[in-house]
Amino acid sequence: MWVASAWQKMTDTRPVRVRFAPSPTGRLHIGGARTALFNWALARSLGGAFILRVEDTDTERNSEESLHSILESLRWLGLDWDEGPEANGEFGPYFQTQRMANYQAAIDRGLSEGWLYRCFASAEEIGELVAEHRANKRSGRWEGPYRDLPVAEAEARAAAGEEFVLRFRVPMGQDVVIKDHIRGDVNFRSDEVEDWVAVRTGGMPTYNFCCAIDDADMQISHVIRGEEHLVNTPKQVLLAEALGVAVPDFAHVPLILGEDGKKLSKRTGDTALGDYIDKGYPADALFNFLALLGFSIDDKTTVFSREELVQHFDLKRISKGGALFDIDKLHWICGEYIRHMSVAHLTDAVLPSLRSAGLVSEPLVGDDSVTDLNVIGSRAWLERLVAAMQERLGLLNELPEKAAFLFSEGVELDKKAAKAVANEQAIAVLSHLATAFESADVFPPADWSAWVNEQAAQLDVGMGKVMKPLRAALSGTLGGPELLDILTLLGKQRSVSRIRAVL
RNA sequence: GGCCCCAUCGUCUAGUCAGGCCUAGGACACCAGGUUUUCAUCCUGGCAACGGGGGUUCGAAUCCCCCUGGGGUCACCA
Repeated sequence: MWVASAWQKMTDTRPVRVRFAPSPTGRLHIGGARTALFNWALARSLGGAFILRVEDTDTERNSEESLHSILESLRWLGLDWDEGPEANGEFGPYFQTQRMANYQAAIDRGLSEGWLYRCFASAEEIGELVAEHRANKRSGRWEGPYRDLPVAEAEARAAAGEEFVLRFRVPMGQDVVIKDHIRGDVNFRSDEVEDWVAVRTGGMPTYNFCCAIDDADMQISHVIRGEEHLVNTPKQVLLAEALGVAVPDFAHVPLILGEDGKKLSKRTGDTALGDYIDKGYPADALFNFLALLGFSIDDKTTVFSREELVQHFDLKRISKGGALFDIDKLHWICGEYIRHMSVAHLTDAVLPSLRSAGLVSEPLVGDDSVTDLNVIGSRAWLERLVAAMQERLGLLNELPEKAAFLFSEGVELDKKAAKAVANEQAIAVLSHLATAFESADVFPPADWSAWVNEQAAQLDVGMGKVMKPLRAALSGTLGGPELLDILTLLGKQRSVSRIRAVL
């Protein structure tokens, strides 16, 4: 039986070659990104090849722009491919529309061997057939009207110019067993598989047709893809069998679910990787999070690098059930990464958002030799700011909003801050501080905490009575970075003038 | 509805293949304390799960069956 031989082919020691096969009809979906990630991880962990193949047989919806953005997204995630667009490879071309010669050879063979036949039914006719079949609630497949049309007659009608598609003649009474690394054996009966369209009207082959042929031609060893493809697999396996080519190993990964528990879709939030790039999630963090969705290294490791994933990756550790996209956890992971980045690295990461918010210039003020923290917008000043804000950041893009008050000349007080400075005691404290700051030799005063303590003692008030109004006047709000950081970043002139502004 | 997949805390999961080490571990979220004279971070503690029913077994989260529940798919899209 073909099944046994197919499994033997799967378990031999051929080189590991996996592929991610997006169709360039939109941006890279979160689920696709994770599928790509798993493919990449398997290739890297086993020393195999990661191949990118563009499934562009839907010429109606393809776009150059989509392709470009998909490639960019993959690169951003750090998933480098060994063969594919913009890379070399001995199994190219890597665009299906450029592989027509291969498909044509298979088509010719299928027609002459009889496992492909011409079907003259319109899409509407077939639609009615399917609807009726489904309404009858019976099991088994629907039968098309042209399956048994004599070849001579079919050829004559085709020659007369009648339009047709090519359907795959699915054999009856056969068991199709799919060997899946995640699910074990999955059984289908060929009687349940309809005679699917292999070649469209006009001659363009379909996904199922190209996919199986390419996987064989490119010597793909493992097909790792989303679970929604599981029911397509018997079609592809049956085709490979008709062609007499090797059937790859399969691994159907569980779906990523939206908050409604259904396949993640635009309904339930952002579904494109690009959305998360734009929002300021660090690439390493998103990579980590995606890997965690349906995969685990062990019982307690949650934060890990690409290298660690590669080191521990194993298809057997991919879970079977769908996973809800947990935005809270993503957020937390991002915070983890941001907090653990070096200040220099984080500064680089945050620069684009500061630029687009118009807070820093391009190039930066001064050059790298500027170490004077009074030079606002310099690299040194920015790094100081980033260090002060680091543990308060959830996303890269939050910085402009949270740190805007450090860039401006003055500041507007929010409600609570306004209240904190609007009493006699606060006014007295602040005017004392303004004077003290002005006469200080160094700014901020050396040994800051001792200095503040002394001021509080002189004023005969508690520390809270000093810190709170000062913070309010300086930052316009009651939260935020440490006062010493604010003073440092603001500098003497701005600090004093902000205090004077509320007196 | 047919076919296929799945089923451990609210969420992501470990444990299931080789049944006892599981009075089920970790993480997120949440709650309560503590550190930080703000916020955030950090630390400590707490809450919280094997969907149900039958088997098999000395013993089942782990094996088998049924039920229930959820999901996927049923295009000349991929």
